[in-house]
Amino acid sequence: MTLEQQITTLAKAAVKALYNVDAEDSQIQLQKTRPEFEGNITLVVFPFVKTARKAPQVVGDEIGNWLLGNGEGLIARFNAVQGFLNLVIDDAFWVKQLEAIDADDNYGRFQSPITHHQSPIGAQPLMMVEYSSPNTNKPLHLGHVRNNLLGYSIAQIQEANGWKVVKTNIVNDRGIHICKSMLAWLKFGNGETPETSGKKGDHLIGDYYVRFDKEYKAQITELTAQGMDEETAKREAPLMQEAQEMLRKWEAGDPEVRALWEKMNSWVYAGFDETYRRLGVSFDKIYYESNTYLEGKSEVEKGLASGQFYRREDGSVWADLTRDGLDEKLLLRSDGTSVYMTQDIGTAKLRFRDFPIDKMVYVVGNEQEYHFKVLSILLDRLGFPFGKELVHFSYGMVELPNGKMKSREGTVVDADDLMDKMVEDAKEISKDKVNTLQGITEDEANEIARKVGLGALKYFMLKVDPRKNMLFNPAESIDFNGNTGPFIQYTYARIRSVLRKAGEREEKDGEILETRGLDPKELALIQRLTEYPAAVRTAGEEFSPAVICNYAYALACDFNSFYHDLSILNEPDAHKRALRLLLASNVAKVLRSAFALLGIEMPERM
RNA sequence: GGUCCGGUAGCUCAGCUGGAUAGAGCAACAGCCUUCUAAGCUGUGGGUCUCGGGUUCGAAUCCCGACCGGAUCACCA
Repeated sequence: MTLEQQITTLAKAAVKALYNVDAEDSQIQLQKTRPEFEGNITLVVFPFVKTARKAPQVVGDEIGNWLLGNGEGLIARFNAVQGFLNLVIDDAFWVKQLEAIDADDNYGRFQSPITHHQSPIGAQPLMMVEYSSPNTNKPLHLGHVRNNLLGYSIAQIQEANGWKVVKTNIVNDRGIHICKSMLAWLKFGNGETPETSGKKGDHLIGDYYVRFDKEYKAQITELTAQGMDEETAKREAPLMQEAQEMLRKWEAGDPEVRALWEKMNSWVYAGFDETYRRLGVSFDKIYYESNTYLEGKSEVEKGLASGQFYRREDGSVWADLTRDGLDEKLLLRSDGTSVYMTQDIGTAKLRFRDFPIDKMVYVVGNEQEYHFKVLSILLDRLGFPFGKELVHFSYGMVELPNGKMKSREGTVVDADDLMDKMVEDAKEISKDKVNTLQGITEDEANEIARKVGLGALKYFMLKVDPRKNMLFNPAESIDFNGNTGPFIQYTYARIRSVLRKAGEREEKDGEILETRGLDPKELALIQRLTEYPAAVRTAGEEFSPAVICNYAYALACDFNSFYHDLSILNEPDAHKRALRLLLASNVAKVLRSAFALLGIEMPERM
């Protein structure tokens, strides 16, 4: 039972005994005691002031005294200040908490989600998390990085919350945008390959996507100069015509187009795999739109047959969503080709055929909120039970100082370049630390720089509220000081160093712990450790890695303050030394666990 | 125009299910390394929580209305 639960029970008994009030849980308002007052936990007494017909100060004192007399030693002292009852919890309680944390190898992990009704009793419910979902026409950029980091972290967090999680990726490997790259490569590529150019496959393809856009724009300019209006020019430009023709050929299974498509996609996948590996993200099941779009088409046909959708005179198929307060939505183009929505319907169907999914989560940017609103309705209308329940985990955009990134205009921060830069910076900074890193090999140094550089990047992106847009300024390097990944990694490395030294000195496990006269810094640390499971729950409910970041930062701050003020190994009192060692070791354990939820690795030294 | 999201220190962000004097980091300034890793610790300065109403013992937080910024409403994805 947590401290909050115990105090809640006691507080209810107190107001019942004192004022004959049957308090609701919601009336027992507990908060952490502010540092300027003595105490660990604070009961807000305002909710009882009215019924007690006494001044807040009096009510505070009365409840405080009752708790002191009936708390079975849990409460050591109290002070009441203007309606706030600050409770000092007995040291022995905290030491017991620490021992319990130490004994729990899965501290902060839960057996099952808080509430779940669909699954049979006892079965672990399954959550599928879709993230990444790249197009195979360009390399990954900073926006994808945010998506990948969020998706991976959300999966870890939900797993810790008791879900069985299947991480999935839908690769957008077909469509007009792919044809654009292919066409540009055919026309201007001179047979260039990753091998001949030395370029990573995804970057090579991306270059041709940009090339297409450049040539296409030139054609538009030319046509409008000849007097054509811009709309028509965009439609009639030869390159666009050819790209559309290529898409039709692709859908018709034209062997040449398919062969080219497979070759170019394989280059891209090799590139993506490398980027994913470096980012540290992975998938349990990958879907390809080239395999799911036909399924989507057939679902749309079924919907057409059952009267859910309708066909216009030009042959295009639409859904009328006006009764849901939305617009009409295109599902199949007049030439019969499918659109994004069609594919998503097919993908959803296959996924639910493949897995007993209880909850489907799409990690996709907030610019697609409308799309998922529509998808949810369409799936529901087509008779899929999961339609209504789907979760669009909608995150904010990454913006540059001068606005949004635009891949076609080349104003993107490339994922590979950014990772290179971060690791380089980490390496550079670590050069000043030769004294602490002496004696390590070049490989070890590189490995530390990799972990720290990536840690800085990941923490930077995960610490902000996922729903909000965030700013990235390429001109300013990502910090390694302050509220950053490296700060927390450093805290961990410090602890590991102390623990290594303790091992060398044969500090014994099982030494009796000091249980009285805890230093405020020790106590604050233990209390912070006890808050970890709640942070994991909140992060899960809110789909927010930022909650974990904030928690880990607070824990690291508490530890550094403790570390600065109190000596661990040089403490002469063996009982105190044992307590501090145990404390340090569990701080390291929780920091490591928290960072694992973020997908950030810990260096043993740095 | 409809819908959705945001507006907190010079900058980047916490806090938002109502609670005590609104917090961090960066940047600036001043201290702390013969002692467990100074990527650290301590301190100083910095605020009309966009504005105006309302709800109440109490509002950055909830409600209403403005203003500003962003997204979206495609035979794009």
